[in-house]
Amino acid sequence: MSATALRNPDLTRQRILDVAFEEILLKGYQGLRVDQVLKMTALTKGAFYHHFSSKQALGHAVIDEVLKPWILDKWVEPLKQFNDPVKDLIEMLTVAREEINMTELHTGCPLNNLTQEMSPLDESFRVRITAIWQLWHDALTAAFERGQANGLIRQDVNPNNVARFLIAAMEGIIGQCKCYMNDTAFDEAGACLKDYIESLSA
Amino acid sequence: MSATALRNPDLTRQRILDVAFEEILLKGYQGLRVDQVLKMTALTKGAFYHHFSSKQALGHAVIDEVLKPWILDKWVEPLKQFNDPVKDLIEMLTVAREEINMTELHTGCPLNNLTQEMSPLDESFRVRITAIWQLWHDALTAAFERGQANGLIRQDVNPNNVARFLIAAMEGIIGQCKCYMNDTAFDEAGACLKDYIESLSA
DNA sequence: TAAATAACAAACTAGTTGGTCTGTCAAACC
DNA sequence: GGTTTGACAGACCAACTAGTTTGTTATTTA
Repeated sequence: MSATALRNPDLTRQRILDVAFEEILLKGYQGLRVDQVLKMTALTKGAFYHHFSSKQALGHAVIDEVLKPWILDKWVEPLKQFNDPVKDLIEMLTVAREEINMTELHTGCPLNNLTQEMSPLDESFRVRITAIWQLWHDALTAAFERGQANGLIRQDVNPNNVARFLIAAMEGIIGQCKCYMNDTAFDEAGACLKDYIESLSA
Repeated sequence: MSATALRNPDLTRQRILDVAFEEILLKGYQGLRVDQVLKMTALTKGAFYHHFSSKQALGHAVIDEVLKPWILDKWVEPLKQFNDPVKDLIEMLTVAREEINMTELHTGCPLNNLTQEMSPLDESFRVRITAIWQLWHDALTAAFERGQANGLIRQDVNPNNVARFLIAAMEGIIGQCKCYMNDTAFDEAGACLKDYIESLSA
């Protein structure tokens, strides 16, 4: 089975997932239209409902197979290599800030977008989303615990609380930038975030 | 014209606005259904389109006449009385935390909800929303400037940056709580927020 | 008090939306 | 090489949705 075969079900499914992810990122799950996905993939209803039983099933698959791996790969797994949380975290945020462009700033964080929209509306979405946040939180908590063990982080800080606060603050900053169409808000708040992180050093 | 008159156009309009605000808070603007508003107000299409030219016009009116006054009254105006930003801010957050219940924690901040959903989708929404954030930001900045003037706030802090960071952090914390269905996340992150605010004291 | 107008009621419409159904063709299987 | 099955194509449908239109009644105004 070559990649150029007339029929490549795995690729077809992935194309639907990728387009749906982009559409959800921009318009939200409620704003996502099955017809629009078909238009953008040049597929038909037959193809779509062969791969997904419903729009909700597509939403679940986007979370499990696109959003979750993206968050884990970009934000969670790197934390597990952290030994100097303050230095490594600031480095991580610096790199992320350089990579970010205006479009991404305007669309926001896909995980947070979906959280704000769907948590109160659909329990099946909420549980999937919460599990991702928890993985992120646990990895960040562990990083600070290692930092305390090796004496680089103040002993009086609570790793669990700090992890909650930092994730909330980062998402809050990104969220604010969605309406301010320039990135000054990002850098202004970012400067304080950096100060706070540095204040955690032993 | 008594309040019990058969026809009270001002009250009718306000009832539509209030119900629409609650619906948007729960389901978002895209999830808001005109028919649902009519059902909840026991009104008809004729009444609705007499008072509002479109669903979008309703959205604008909800922002201008319900959301904006609510934010200004509860979060912006009080800042103008602040003389000791650290003490007053912590007091303000303590009161807000006591007033908040599980339902509000689950629905999140109406201003932030609308920001995340509508900023990338409708410029007419974005400009209205951004203006509200800016009023909040300006009032908080001014409070810290007064704090520096009277010597209660460290001279090396940037009031503008701190205001951006604090609003982002507060909204981020509330946003996180939307998927975690308990309020421990709120208190855990809140403890760090309190520490940060106190670190601004001269 | 009569005319004008504001404040509705309610049936109707046109376009949209998620989902179904039947059929077709390619690819794996025996 | 014929058969089965998976991977689609595309017409169709019922429910929904914002918005329109026409009519009616209460309220204001001349």
